[in-house]
Amino acid sequence: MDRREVQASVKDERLVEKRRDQMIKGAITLFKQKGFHRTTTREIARAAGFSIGTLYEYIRKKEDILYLVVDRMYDQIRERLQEDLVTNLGTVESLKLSIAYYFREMAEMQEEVLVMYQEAKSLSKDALPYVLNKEIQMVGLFENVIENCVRNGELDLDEKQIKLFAHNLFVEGQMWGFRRWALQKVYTLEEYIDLQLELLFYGVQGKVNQGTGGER
Amino acid sequence: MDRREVQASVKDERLVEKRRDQMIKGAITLFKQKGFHRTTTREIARAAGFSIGTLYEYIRKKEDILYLVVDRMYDQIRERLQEDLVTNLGTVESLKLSIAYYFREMAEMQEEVLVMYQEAKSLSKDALPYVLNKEIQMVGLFENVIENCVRNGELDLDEKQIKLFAHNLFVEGQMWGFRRWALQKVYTLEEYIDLQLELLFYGVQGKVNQGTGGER
Amino acid sequence: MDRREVQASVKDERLVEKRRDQMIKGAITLFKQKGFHRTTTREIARAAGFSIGTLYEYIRKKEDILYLVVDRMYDQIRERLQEDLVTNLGTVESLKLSIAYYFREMAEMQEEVLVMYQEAKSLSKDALPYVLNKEIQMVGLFENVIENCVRNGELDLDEKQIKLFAHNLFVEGQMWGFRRWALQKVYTLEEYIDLQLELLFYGVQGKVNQGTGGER
Amino acid sequence: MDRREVQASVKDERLVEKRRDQMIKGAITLFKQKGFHRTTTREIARAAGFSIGTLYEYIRKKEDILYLVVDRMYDQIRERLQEDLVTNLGTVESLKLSIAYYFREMAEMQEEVLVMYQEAKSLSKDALPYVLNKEIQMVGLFENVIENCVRNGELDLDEKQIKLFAHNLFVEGQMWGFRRWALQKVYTLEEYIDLQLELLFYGVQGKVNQGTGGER
DNA sequence: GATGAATGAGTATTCATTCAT
DNA sequence: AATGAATGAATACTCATTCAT
Repeated sequence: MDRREVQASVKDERLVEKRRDQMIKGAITLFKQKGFHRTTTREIARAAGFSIGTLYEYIRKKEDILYLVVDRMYDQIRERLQEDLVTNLGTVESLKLSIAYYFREMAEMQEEVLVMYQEAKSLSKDALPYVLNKEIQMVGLFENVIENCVRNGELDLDEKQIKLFAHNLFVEGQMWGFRRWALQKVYTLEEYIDLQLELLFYGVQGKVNQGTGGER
Repeated sequence: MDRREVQASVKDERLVEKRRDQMIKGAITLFKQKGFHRTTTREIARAAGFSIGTLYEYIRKKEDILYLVVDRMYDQIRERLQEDLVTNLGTVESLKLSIAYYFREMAEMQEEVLVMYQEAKSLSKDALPYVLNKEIQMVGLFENVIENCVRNGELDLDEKQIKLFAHNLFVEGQMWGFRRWALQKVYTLEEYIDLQLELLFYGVQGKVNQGTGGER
Repeated sequence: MDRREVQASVKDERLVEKRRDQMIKGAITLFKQKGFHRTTTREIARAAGFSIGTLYEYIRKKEDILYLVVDRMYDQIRERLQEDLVTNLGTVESLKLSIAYYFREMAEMQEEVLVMYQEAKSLSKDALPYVLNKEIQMVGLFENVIENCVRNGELDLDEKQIKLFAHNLFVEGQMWGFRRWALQKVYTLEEYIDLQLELLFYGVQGKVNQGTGGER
Repeated sequence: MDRREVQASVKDERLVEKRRDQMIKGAITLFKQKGFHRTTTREIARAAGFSIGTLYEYIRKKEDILYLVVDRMYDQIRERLQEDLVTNLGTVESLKLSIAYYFREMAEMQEEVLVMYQEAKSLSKDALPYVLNKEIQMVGLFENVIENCVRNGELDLDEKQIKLFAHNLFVEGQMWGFRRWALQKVYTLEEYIDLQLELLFYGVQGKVNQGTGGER
């Protein structure tokens, strides 16, 4: 249930991997520029470096390409995220570092994120669950780390607060990309990260309280 | 720079307004179901209650319809928002009420929000700025209210923090819709609002401080 | 159950009739030359005198054209046949005249007959029954006339013999067309008709007996 | 003029024979199911048990397969027919037995017959004569037997009558297959054979005379 | 102003055929 | 001799847009 198979006519597994790599790379470039619907299969084939006939040796329908692309993006993001999160110590300090790391990763992949936000809807009812499942898994990675902090007494949050916190920080990572037209005019990435961390951990009043806790 | 003209062949302003109303209503229903690209102009005409020929008396290109739809959505949201925000007193309590109100409004318009997220990309380079400008204006409404709170000494935030806070709450309002596949399985809307308000105002650590304020 | 509807987007019934007429005429010419599969929809549109887009305003799928063509052919044949058979008096003499008439008609439509024989298989499982039903009705016309002869004491045949006789003469009429590569080299049409009538009515031995009835 | 060569790249005659055997068997199965046009060369290769590359080592074009198939069918039919007809004694009784035998053979091969009727048109102008020639030869086998009967004084027919009689009985044998949708609902095969023999030999009036021979 | 028939560029997909390995 | 990956011409079908009535 974790990965939906996209059928290929070609048998050689290694070749399939290679050709799909070319295909996905070409497709991402194009999807970034013009979106899924405005990109033709021929353009994708050309961008991948082979003919339209060859393209269809490795997929069944155009939508398969979108699925492959989105699938690949998630895998990339998760891979990088996991790599980082395993070293997490379950302290607030370490959590902040991970969040900052994640924010920077997402900033690098902002174009891909945009594609996902805008084109995921075009996936069939069939493929969508697989994709959403991947996103849930990734949020889950953060949930685990936060839970550790709670277990270590560094944070005091119940199950539902943990989940929402994870969702929030997750979306804020993507937000840098999908609202760049607003954010990137005002903040540098590091500014953005600092400010978001502050808001995530202290909110707008917590922060006030922290400094002037006695005044109320 | 506030509104891009969509040219109509028909002169009677009142009629243009009426026909576009029908058109937009039909289009929204269809876009919700199948997205912009999968909806045909004929379908829109039929849903609007007139012929394809008539449709083209009131627009120039299919994209115009998308622009009109998105434009209308923003106007609706802003209208409701403004209506509420004018009564805002510039206190934290009143700000929280406004945010909760906004969250509920966005929950009601979640399908529209989804359409905007997924189809805005399809707007031409020409139309996009107008639309983004509207969103910036709406965020601005919240910025003003927050500024009032700061001016009243209820919050202690600088310009950049205000802006980011406004963006965050704005996105969190939309998030209930565009991440419903995850959130709406776990939270009721009111739960979601309560938890988000907590996180927005106290963060995850500010909250700790609040409860155990004495320990420091 | 007598006629399968082929959906048209155009509403004007008279126009639909007219355009389909053009379409069928063009299609028959092409099908005669190259068969259904080798004929493209564009060729049919061009032969009909309009664009590919217009073609599809009057049908849904390419197969619809084949159905329309075959349907039309049967209607034409039946029309001519019925016109003649109503005047039939129920005598052997009159039956022979009708058969000869039918043979001549089929000779005139031999290309159409060929198309039917070769392309009917290409009709979907959905459309085929309608077409076969038409052929059965046409055979039925002859069955009735033969029955009249039997009732008048001019022929002595039971139900099953009548049916088979009808089928035989029916196929022999088509045979002049679908075996022309053999028959039309040896016989003139009138020769063919005379000889077939002889064989149909007297067989190869009946004829012998007739002349020399006493010898056995 | 009796057999058209289909070029093979492979030299080993025995191998060519073997591979073509596999190919034809596979193709016949497929053509029966979906016709020539709807069957792909890949499917034929797979059904034959080898790769598409190998397939093209033994033919030049897809049409070659059709030719090979039809050629094979005719050979099969003729083989069985010849086997029987050589024993024919030149009497009416023996002729009837042969016809009945032929009818039964054709009933067994009805699917093949159907394929021939429907797909022969797809043969190029180049290959068609060879195929038609085979059919003429087969009709010729019957003509000979009938001629024997005439020579023996068992039948009184001139050249043209013999030829047409042969064609008729030949088509009636195929008819059981190509009109099965009508015939096989009404008659058993044996019934069909009996009735057709009656009609072939006595016609519809000759039969009358036979039964009431004394009345003249 | 309204209609809807006509248009044809555009697009996904298939499949016979080739050819390097 | 056998394989199967690569090719791209071909084709059914769609749909935004126009324009005569």
